[in-house]
Amino acid sequence: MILNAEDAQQRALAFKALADPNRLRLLSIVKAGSDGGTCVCDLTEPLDLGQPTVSHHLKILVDAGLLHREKRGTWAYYSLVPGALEQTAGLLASL
Amino acid sequence: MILNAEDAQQRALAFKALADPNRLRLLSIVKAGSDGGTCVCDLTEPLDLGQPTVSHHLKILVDAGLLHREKRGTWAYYSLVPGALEQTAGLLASL
DNA sequence: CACATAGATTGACATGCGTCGATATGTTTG
DNA sequence: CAAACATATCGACGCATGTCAATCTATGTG
Repeated sequence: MILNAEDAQQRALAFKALADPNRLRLLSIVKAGSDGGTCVCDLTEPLDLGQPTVSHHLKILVDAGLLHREKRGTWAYYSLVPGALEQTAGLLASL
Repeated sequence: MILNAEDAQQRALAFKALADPNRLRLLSIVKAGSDGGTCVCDLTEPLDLGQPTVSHHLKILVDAGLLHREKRGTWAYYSLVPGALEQTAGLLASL
């Protein structure tokens, strides 16, 4: 059965979120970080990007369901949504 | 270990190729087709796109190493590169 | 309350990308 | 060779996207 237009559109959104090198690096850093999450301040420096740009990329990853955002006090902690990467990988197998 | 800039760039290229609904549908149609490959004429109609646009998308998929192109006579037959989708899916697990 | 700090949002700009029409290339047929 | 056909390439257009500087929001601290 071939993919219909709506399903294709939705899956493309997931891959669009992964289609940027800096977002892949963000995911990598968050994945390597502690379970409590990684704060934005620890993400800005290694990527050599401005803070607004990092916030922008993080928002895209949260909207795509890949990252979870939790605010504690002044800081925002980002963590991987469990299983989200595996689920996205599964989208390829079921093409 | 966090992803370095070059690796991130290269992986992003793979996901960029998947980040378009019409390209996902092309992959789906080719996957569902016969082993001998699917010709462009069979790809243009179901996507409701012009022939140059389909050729353009196919080129991107070939450049990404996902599709193989074989010309037989006047027709060009496209087929999935064995294991390519699985390998791309694997890029996510190793972030 | 005044101020500092972390992060998000906005607006602007340049670049990239999907699409199309027109054209070029190459192959088959008469 | 000429005509028809399948596919690729080119040029242009509009829209999406990544980035930054400036600003806003909210939380803490004197």
